[in-house]
Amino acid sequence: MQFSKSTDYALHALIHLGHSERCNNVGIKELSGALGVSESYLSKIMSKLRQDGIVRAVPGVKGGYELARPADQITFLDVIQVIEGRQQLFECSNSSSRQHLLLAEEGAAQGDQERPGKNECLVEKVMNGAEQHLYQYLREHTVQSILNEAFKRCKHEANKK
Amino acid sequence: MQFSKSTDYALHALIHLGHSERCNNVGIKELSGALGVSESYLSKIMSKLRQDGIVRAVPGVKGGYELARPADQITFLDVIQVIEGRQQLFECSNSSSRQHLLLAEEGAAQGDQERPGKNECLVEKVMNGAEQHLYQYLREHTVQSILNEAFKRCKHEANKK
DNA sequence: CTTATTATGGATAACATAGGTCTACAATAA
DNA sequence: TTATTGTAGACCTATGTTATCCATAATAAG
Ligand code: SF4
Ligand code: SF4
Repeated sequence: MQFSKSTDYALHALIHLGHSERCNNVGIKELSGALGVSESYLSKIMSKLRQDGIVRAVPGVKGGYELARPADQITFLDVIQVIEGRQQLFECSNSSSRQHLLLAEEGAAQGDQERPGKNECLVEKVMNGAEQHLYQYLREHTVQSILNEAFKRCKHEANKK
Repeated sequence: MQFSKSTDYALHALIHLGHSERCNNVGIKELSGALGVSESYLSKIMSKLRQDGIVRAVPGVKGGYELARPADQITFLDVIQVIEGRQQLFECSNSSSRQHLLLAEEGAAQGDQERPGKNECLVEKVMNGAEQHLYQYLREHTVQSILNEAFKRCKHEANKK
């Protein structure tokens, strides 16, 4: 249960992009150099981000990448879901077992759907709840919020001198 | 980013154990049958749970497994950490990159530890925060709480008849 | 004490995924 | 037109997951 390195790379790349929005396009070479990752691998990750509308890419001389929308509208959750996929944290793998009957069907199957959707499995309910908590937190943090904090630190440092 | 099937099995096994605490020991055969998982594989998972003090095991005739502590003291987090390990959700993999300098060291390295521990990286800060949120939720749900809810459902069903 | 029963730990293997490289190709700004 | 830059796919390797089998150790019942 860990985020993959790709997610790490993607986040850092986006922060770099957000940080240098003045000059419009950032090439893969600059990104690769800044992050210390090979161009070939990083370009794969950037392609994924492009396909999901997080960044725009323009080929050709002086081409490169830029954020497709304002940095405060790119959440950590967005990035993670692009790279890690959108499967849920917990997916039941033995719903045909005897166990299942005790936990999920008890009050639902016989009462011919009095309250539809209420027959959720108890284990899944907990796990989906956990997932939603995690996601909510990740939705509240954006690329911009990282940039802001970095700027604050920098300013604070300058004042001290 | 998904929990493994082993975690799924472990949770279900513990719920089964909690559910049949009357008769002291539950053998691997009964568990395996109830969950629909092979004995050999499930026993590996049970061993792990034993090594971490979640269950007790006794070999020999009429042996088997039982919970090592009350079901309300076995949290989802406990189980998940035993099976999935205790690495953190996010582990930085390129702290020697140029990026790193912008985000983590800015105000910390030069001020010879005025506030120790405050020089945390901004990306990690968000991710560790997310992890803590997730863990807090998982700490609040125990094997017992599942059992309770299952019982409540059952009773509610009986009343309806 | 003997024995049938039960859990344990190691070896092994199929399979999937992550992490990474390379190359031919497409797009485009100069 | 062309040099530059991103795209897409094939390909490879290492690692982790899921799973099985077997020899061994422990123990409760007889
Ligand atoms: S109780 Fe829930 S998690 Fe368990 S087998 Fe049924 S659906 Fe799956
Ligand atoms: S900024 Fe944080 S996540 Fe990024 S390289 Fe430095 S320590 Fe790692």
